[in-house]
Amino acid sequence: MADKRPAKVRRGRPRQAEVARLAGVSQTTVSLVLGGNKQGIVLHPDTRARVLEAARELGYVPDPAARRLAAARNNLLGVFSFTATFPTAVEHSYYPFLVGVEQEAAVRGYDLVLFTGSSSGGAQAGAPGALERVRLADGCLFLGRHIPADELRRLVGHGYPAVHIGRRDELEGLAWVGADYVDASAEVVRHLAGLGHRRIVLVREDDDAPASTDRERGFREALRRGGLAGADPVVRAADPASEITPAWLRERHAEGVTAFVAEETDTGAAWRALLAAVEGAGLDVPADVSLALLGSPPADLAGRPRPTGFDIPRAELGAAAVRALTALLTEGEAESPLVACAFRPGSTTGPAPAR
Amino acid sequence: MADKRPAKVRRGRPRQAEVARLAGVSQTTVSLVLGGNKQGIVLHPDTRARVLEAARELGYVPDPAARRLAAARNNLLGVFSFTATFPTAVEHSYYPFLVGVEQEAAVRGYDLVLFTGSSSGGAQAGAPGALERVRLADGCLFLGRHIPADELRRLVGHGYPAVHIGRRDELEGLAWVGADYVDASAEVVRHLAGLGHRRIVLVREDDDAPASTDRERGFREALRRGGLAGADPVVRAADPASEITPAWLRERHAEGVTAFVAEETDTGAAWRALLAAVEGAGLDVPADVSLALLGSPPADLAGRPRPTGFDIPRAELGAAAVRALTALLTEGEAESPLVACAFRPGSTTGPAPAR
DNA sequence: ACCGCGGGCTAATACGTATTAGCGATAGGA
DNA sequence: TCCTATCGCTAATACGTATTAGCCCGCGGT
Repeated sequence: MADKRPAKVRRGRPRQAEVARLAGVSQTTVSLVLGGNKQGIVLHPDTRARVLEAARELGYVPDPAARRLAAARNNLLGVFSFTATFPTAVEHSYYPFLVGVEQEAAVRGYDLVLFTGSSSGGAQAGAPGALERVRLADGCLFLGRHIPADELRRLVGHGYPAVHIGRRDELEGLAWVGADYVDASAEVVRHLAGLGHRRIVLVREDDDAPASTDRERGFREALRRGGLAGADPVVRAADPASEITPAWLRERHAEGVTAFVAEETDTGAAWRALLAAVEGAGLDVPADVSLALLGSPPADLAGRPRPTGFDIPRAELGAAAVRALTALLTEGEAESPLVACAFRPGSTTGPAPAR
Repeated sequence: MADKRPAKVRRGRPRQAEVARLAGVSQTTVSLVLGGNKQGIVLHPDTRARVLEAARELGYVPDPAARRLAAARNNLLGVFSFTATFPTAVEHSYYPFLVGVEQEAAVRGYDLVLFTGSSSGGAQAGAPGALERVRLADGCLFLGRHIPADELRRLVGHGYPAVHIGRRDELEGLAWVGADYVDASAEVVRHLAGLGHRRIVLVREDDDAPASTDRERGFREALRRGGLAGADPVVRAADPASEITPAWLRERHAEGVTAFVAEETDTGAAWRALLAAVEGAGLDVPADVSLALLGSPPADLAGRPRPTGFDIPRAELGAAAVRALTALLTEGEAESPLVACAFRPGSTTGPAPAR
């Protein structure tokens, strides 16, 4: 037979068109049978059966790319991190978010795009338009400290659905989910007050991140409500290691301060300084003084006794971010919820010593 | 002139057509400028510049689905896991792979799509065509124990570029990268031999995973080459905890066995049993007996002394997988390399005691 | 005989990008 | 002067599926 065409070896997968040919119907019908048929178009049961049989026989599987193209959405959620995306060093702070994000995305039928953002050595790292790449996804989650505010503003200004993990009030129009540091910090203070502590000091770093401000606010409010307001109970230390000394601590202790609270930061400097100072002063924890940490201890201190304080529910935060983002996608708007932190009893607090 | 109308406030991402309108050229030209222009069609530099400027201004990003459909490239690599993707329990075994994958992908200019595979509760978990979703990406990495072999065979049979992390010989045509357990295990034996141990026993679980078989092979070969072959040096224990007892251990020790080696498995059962037995027998490590572990210790034993043995270079394995996959994409074929494990001196081995 | 109606199906088109074929204009050679 | 050969660009189409608009047919009502 003169080749009117090499019979088109149909290498590759069968299309709806082939199924249609085999079943003796149109491609549209195949789409209706195999796709959802959300239009409620009526088809004869026999036709349905024939199509299903033909599809089974050919082993038809829909092409995801075509499907997504036709649906005008990708079912992809982006994850963009401003810090190095997967550095071993922050393993413990980034990964838990991802756990929650992944699980919630799976439940809702989305896949995830990890933008190899500003991660070390990334090909497009730091390029001026690097952020624009996220438009590939239907919407995107952002996390990290150092946001390129202008670029992000542009994106949300264009109506791109974006959710930031962590409070971000200053960026008008950007949705976010955050941890309720105010309430969690207050709870730690209430716990100390319940143990009889009347004078409590907060050691924080000299930095005005929202996370720090919120903790201080919760701390102060709880003091006030507990009737514990006194001389200024907050110490700002630019370099905790050199300012929070054994001498300083002994002095506070002599004044009647029986509990010290440190805020958590990436370095954990305030907490480390506090631990060192207490040890240097020869005081016993929790017999002489109680210590609390407004957050989780740094990974390298995992072996030490568990500090009293709270844990940031990172996985839950990730899940909440996905919920907010999908709400943006389907309803067009999302609220910015605060997720409660979990109180951690720990073993660094005890009853206030009798005077 | 009529077509110079101001771009209407489009919801959603800009298309090539909009870029074209803004730059005053055709969609084709935009595609030529922004796509690779592999046809070598000549364009005036000024035109090129106008298009680039317009694209930048609108924040244009190509639609991955459309790209894919038009039989081109995405610059997206998929990652599909058969185990629950991010279960907290395997945190330490899955995440390190991702670190390597992400970094290598970033270097090569690919972004990552995390398919929310068979992860617990996933919407499309277990659906017959769930695997086909990966076709959205140019190629895909697979990892996990329980592979749906039929579906995967189908994918690679149709020429889809796939690389498995972990040796996978039985699936014809599937590329993989794996750790060289044979050589790493042999090195541990050589280390022991160098310390003067003449009789060494391997405790393994009763399971025929490739990872176990490879370790045993390396172990036996090293014994043979070291002239240490003797009575059968390998113990298979279906339930190590009840079979590796202090009595058993004492008996072996009396026979002249001075070093015990355990294989690593997910549970670490063999290693745990060995530790318990040695302690129960009242023997000192490493003065009386030396112990080694063919892998990394379970996370919960991190506090204990570091076992002599080797570490599986998970990040490096992830990076190697990406290299193999990109080779598949660009050259059409890739070898399946073995990555060397890193010897870990540890502190559980010492010179063989004088008899 | 005409209309209306609903059941059962399909032709046409949209989705966004890549590729192919080809068009108009200018320049150089005979 | 005519013929070719670039150069610089565009119209048309393919990719596979989902959706929209509608076609044809038989039937009951007037």
